[in-house]
Amino acid sequence: MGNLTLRQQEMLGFLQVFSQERGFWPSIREIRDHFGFNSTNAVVGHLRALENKGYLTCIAGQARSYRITYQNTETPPSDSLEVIDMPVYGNIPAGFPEGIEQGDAIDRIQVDIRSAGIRRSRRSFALKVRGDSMIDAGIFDGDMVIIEPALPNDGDIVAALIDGATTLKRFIKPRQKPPYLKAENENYPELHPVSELVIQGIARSIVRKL
Amino acid sequence: MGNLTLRQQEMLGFLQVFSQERGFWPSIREIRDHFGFNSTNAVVGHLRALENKGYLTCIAGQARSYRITYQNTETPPSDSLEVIDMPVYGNIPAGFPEGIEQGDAIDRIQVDIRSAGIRRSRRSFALKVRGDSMIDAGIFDGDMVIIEPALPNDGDIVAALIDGATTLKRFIKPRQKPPYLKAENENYPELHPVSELVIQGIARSIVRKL
DNA sequence: AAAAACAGTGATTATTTTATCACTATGGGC
DNA sequence: GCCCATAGTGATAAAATAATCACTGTTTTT
Repeated sequence: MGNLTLRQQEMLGFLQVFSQERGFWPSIREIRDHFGFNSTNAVVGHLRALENKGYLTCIAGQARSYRITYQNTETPPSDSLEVIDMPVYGNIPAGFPEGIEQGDAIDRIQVDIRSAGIRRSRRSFALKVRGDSMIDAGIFDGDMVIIEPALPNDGDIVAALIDGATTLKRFIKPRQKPPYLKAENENYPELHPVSELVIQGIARSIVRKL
Repeated sequence: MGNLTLRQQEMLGFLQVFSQERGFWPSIREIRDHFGFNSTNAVVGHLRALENKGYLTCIAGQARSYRITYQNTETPPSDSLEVIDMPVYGNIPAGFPEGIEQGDAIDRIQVDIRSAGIRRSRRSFALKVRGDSMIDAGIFDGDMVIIEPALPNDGDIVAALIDGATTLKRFIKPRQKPPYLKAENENYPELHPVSELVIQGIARSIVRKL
């Protein structure tokens, strides 16, 4: 399988995108127009090249009938990743983790545990971020943060219960001093615990839908 | 959406199976031969009927270009999300996206399609971000971006091939002007296409492991 | 320096493919 | 009985489309 020139990459990319977008293959004319050629022959040449290099199969004499000879990507997952299903909460009510009704979840999400950086058999869940208090850490309003219930270490981003609402903050544990929470946004003050710190879990990963 | 006759069901089923098996749509002749008709007009009649009933869209005057418009009966059960497995690339080599050797993937990730914001049956993949060119969009070095091959619109974040390497940039398409790429980092210049833009797909979501 | 691969124009031909006309026949419903 | 949707045959026109030939450059490789 030879290497492709830039033009051939473009050609193959266009074929791919077109067919996935529209559901059928482009005709040679449509390819020509897309690239702004004046002759269909320029297209034919590239298709031949792609065919010779083994990236493409054209059915001779038939319109719009190519076939990209890709290596079967659907290889059976070699060591299938373990996927777990988690509820997504808009807010984690007091009393967590016990006593959460199934209906409190606003959604569900499924990710594999390795990508999410969590351990199995923990009661992980996801939290939909509200507000911009962690914006300097790259966590935006609307992001989903996957939370693993665990004891936090210094520097971890945690879901914490403050005034009955769950917020995302960075957990700071200075030596010889009580821990406190810090927002990653210059406009927000540090939160020294007036009474008690209720940490609901450590943020392990972020999923943002663009 | 009217009911289909037996013949029409057979027709629609054949279209679906054929396109799935072969990768392109059958011509009217091929349909005729499959059903053993003696006239192509019999096929045309059925295609019209299917179109009138809203199951099919034919692009007039173009060969082999249909589109099945009805929702696949296998609607994913609402309570179990559909999870797909995607390769993770550090860089998408030439010849994208086909012809990628299995070994080119540096990892795999599994997410449910709704959380990832992608459509089923697209050959989506993930890309490990290198560099800080999208830092102002909240995409950091080391993030995994889930890419769906598609034609970009103005403002989409896309994976683009520049000098043989894949980078993440924002796609800008001004009216009446050629599109260009823009990094989301003040220290980076705009990238006006010197030759041509190879867009490998649209970024749909981000997964960051903390 | 020569050869080979790459990239393309322009024109022409052959074929595939869709579209359309006229016509036959069957069964259901008002 | 009559109308209408369904299901076809057969032929022909119109278009979209692929394939081919001859030729001009450029770049890369030998």
